[in-house]
Amino acid sequence: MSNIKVLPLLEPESGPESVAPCCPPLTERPFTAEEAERTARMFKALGDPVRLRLFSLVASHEGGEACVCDISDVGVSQPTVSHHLKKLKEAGLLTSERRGTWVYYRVEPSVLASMGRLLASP
Amino acid sequence: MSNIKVLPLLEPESGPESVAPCCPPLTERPFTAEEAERTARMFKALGDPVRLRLFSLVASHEGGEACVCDISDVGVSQPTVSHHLKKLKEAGLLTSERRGTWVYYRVEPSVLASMGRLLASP
DNA sequence: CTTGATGTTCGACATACGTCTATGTTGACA
DNA sequence: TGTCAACATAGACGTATGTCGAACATCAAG
Repeated sequence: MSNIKVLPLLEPESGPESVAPCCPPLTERPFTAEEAERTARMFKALGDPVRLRLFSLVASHEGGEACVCDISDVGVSQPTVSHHLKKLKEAGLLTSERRGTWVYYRVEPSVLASMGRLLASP
Repeated sequence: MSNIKVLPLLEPESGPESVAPCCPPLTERPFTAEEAERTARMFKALGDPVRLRLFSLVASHEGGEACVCDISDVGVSQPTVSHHLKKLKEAGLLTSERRGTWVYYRVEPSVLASMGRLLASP
């Protein structure tokens, strides 16, 4: 269960330049039902204030990754933090790795670029 | 009730170049609780497949606006469409205007740019 | 004014979601 | 092996959300 396959925004290992994003910009043409289904999952994952703080915290952290022990001031209990991090993982926005006692989360690098493309203005 | 004040992404009428977006890029620093609260509202609004299709449909439509009569193929009933369009309005993503018999929706122009900035890569 | 078309609002309902406390699981270290 | 710390999972609970059909509001045209 270490590979997230929920949201294949990019073809995995397709090379750094042959980016194949999930969907065209929102303004290019009406989304199909399937495109909307996949893309909405990302937006939904970021649609909760706590998750958005967690994501921002990980994304802005030194080295692009953060340990759960670093984040205890988001206003919710530790199990709730864990629950939200899991949601972000399921949406394909974060990955996690255990190193010794601690678990480190980092942002899936392709995601930010892909989401940015969705909102890109022509 | 014609002015949406829910999500002041930009200072209203602050001029075309003095853009004052709500929040820094997600990767710049951890979001505060208030920033997360405001920004999550946008993502949440786009976090539903039907709403995402509606938004994409309006955003990509001829002239940047679309009549409700044009959108009947999203798989839900017409009252549900109306309900979702209202949600998008409340999130500050769309505006509506009645012209005669029909109601036209258009995307709030500053929103796409602001959201793009949130996800911009350095 | 009446009729028909276009949207919106209103209840009602099932489901999903966010949160908590309590309990597991995993690894480090005596 | 036993114990502690870090994190995850399970179950429960209240609230929010998406959906529908029915009723309402608004406008154009007879």
